Amino acid sequence: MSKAPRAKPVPAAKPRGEERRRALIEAAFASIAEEGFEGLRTRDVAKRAGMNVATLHHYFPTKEALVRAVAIRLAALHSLGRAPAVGRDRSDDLTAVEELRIEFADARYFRVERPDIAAVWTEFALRAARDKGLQPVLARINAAWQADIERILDKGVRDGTFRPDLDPKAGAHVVMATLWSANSLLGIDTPAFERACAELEKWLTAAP
Amino acid sequence: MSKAPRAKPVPAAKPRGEERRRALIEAAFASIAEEGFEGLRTRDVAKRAGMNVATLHHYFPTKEALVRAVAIRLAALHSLGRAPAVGRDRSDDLTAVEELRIEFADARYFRVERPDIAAVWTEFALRAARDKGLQPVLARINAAWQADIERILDKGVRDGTFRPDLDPKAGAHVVMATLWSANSLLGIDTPAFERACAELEKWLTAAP
Amino acid sequence: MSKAPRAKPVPAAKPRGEERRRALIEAAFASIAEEGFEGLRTRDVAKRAGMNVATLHHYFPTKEALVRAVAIRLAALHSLGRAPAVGRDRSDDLTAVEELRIEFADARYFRVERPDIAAVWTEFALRAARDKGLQPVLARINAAWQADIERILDKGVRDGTFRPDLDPKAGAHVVMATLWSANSLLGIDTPAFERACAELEKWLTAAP
Amino acid sequence: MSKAPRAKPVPAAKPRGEERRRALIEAAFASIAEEGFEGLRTRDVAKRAGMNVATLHHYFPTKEALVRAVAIRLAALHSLGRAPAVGRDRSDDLTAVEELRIEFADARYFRVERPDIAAVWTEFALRAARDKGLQPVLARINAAWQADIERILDKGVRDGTFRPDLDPKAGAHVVMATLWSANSLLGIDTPAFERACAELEKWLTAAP
DNA sequence: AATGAATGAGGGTTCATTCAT
DNA sequence: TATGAATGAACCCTCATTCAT
Repeated sequence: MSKAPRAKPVPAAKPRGEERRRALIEAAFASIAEEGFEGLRTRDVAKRAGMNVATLHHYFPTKEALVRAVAIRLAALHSLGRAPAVGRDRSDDLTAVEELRIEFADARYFRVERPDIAAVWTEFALRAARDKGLQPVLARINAAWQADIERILDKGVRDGTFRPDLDPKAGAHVVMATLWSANSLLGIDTPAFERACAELEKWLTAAP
Repeated sequence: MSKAPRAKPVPAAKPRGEERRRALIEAAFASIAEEGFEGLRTRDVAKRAGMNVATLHHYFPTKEALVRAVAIRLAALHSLGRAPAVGRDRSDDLTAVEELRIEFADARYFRVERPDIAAVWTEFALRAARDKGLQPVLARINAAWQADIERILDKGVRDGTFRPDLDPKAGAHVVMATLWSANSLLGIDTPAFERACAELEKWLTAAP
Repeated sequence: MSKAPRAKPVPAAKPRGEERRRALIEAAFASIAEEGFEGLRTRDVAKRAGMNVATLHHYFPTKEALVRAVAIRLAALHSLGRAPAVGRDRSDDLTAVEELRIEFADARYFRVERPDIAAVWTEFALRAARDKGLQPVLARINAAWQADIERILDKGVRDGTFRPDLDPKAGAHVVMATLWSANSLLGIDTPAFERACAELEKWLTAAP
Repeated sequence: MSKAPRAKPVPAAKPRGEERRRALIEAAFASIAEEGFEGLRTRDVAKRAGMNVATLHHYFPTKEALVRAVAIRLAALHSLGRAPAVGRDRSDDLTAVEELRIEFADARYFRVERPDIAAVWTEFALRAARDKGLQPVLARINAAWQADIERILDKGVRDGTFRPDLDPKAGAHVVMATLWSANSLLGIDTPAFERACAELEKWLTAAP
């Protein structure tokens, strides 16, 4: 407005504190990805985020609280990763097979580009078994994913692309399990994963 | 009986020390199953095995060594669990579908009877990502399992039970992934797991 | 009223800052009464006074300074508590026994109505043993109190109310000790305290 | 038994561990006496006792537990201090006045020789107001003391040494309060304390 | 072979105080 | 004047590991 330049920029949508909060969550996320929960140290996280441990506790009263925040972030990252084409309604103008392949691509993306997300996800999945407070967040991720795949299978059955005797719910489990296996717990390598996806598609589309 | 009193009984096949080693491994196994690696404490393990922490270190110089021993034990338990009918050659007199169903039954067995094995397995699978020394053991378990399933699928294709266009290697991955999903990381419940197995069988047996 | 708007109202006798200082002292006083010095936290005091910790440090550069101010306040409260009949000269128109009973009543008042003052007093008395800077304030309280009681005893001796062989200085110590015991460190209960006062009066007034 | 001299002495009544426990309690006691509860640091206590903090926790699971042990020790020290003539029954062959003077001497002893005990006692008395678990120990000390003094006064009344109208219970309170005042909270000095004791004796023995 | 005792190296959390705004 | 943010310095407690016996 005035011609005298303002030293301070227009106050950003993200105030300073929010930025550091985010930095801490990101640092904790990376730490969990690299060292697992076993190796998660508040001091390390703080240093990674460029601040003092006490500052960490200024933003998160307890380590537990930080972990919870990371869980939320994980859920967000997962949604983002599975919907890279923002602004487009995925289900409308695509065939079931196309959508299925997008799922494959998403899994590939996580595997190749963001193995950290997969690692953190697995850590949380394992921890949720003992930390009941974490279960809702994890369950929500799984439920959303499963619903999406189920919808795809259902659509494929309706329009004749997939085998008519397909049970969408059971089939979704098999598909999810296979995609999840990309997260390397079973030590699967990339070409093997690709072949598994192809095989899966073959089974789904084949007429009985 | 004899008048010369023998302080020690006839040395058993298992000497005393071996017994205590085993007790420690078992205790550590149970501890990991219940609390995860995060909650694994040498003192707890020792107490569980009915001895002092120092004694634990007498048998295992380091916590790491104990964990390695548990990994070996895990592999043994897994083989045992998947071959409950000892003394019989599984592959000889059974059809491919029958063998496949045995695999399903094995997974069911782990899920229902020995959830601890599944839990420990998952813990190790996750840890192997960071502990390279653990990878060979885990890889061996997976390789053995995969080979078995691959053989079953291959047999089914040869004798016409399974679809002729089945890729045994890729198919084995899908089957393994589905069975592994029983280990609850995806939060699958028992009926859903059963339906997934049935669906899998349907896909494998159907003619293209 | 005037067209030149005054942002600030007419400066009150107590300026704003003095008010907040007082609020902080009051809050610290209450905090010490409830939690003792062990539980005294600057953050709690500030919150209690309705402001930020940093603001506390604006008024009191250090926690120690705040504590000193509370000591001053304690001395003032003690004087007030022992002279509820303001504007009257206590010693003029009262007999020694009447004055003694007022002392008893004062002790009773502190015990029943203001146990917080007694608690804080005790805390400071204890702390003064280690904090030399506190000793003058505490000593002044005691000296004033002792002088008053001594005067009373002396008057009683002179006018024949109290026993003629009474040593006012030594007697004052006994009286003070008994009254101080109301501050519950010895776990004395109210009826016991009353009986002790009565006994004391009996001893003082009896002829040898 | 054998003529070959034993390197190790006869195992002492106090095993090694008990010795260190005691050392820790003693160190904590001294620390409280010097710095108060406010300044009580586990590291300092451990260093004072010549060991590591972790060793302290080997003997006392928590700081609280150590404090409790110090309370027990305080009670023992108090009994000991008040009964220096071991092996003699104090009440039998002494007159009431003689016994009263022993009480005075005890108070003098604590004041002069063991001011630390008085300091710690006061610290605990103050802390007991907030730590209910401490109250029984403190109450027991007080009750035992009070009972003893009450007995002395009662005996004096019976044998005519003390004034016949003396109320032993109320009188005991006054005596205890006076003796307790030796613990310097009121800033009394030694000669003043002596005079107060003498005065007290005068009041007790005088005929009404 | 077995253990009670001992410890160094942290680990999470707290707190009085400072600083930029 | 007032405060949110930031931090160094502890503090209590834990744990794998070592050692003397």
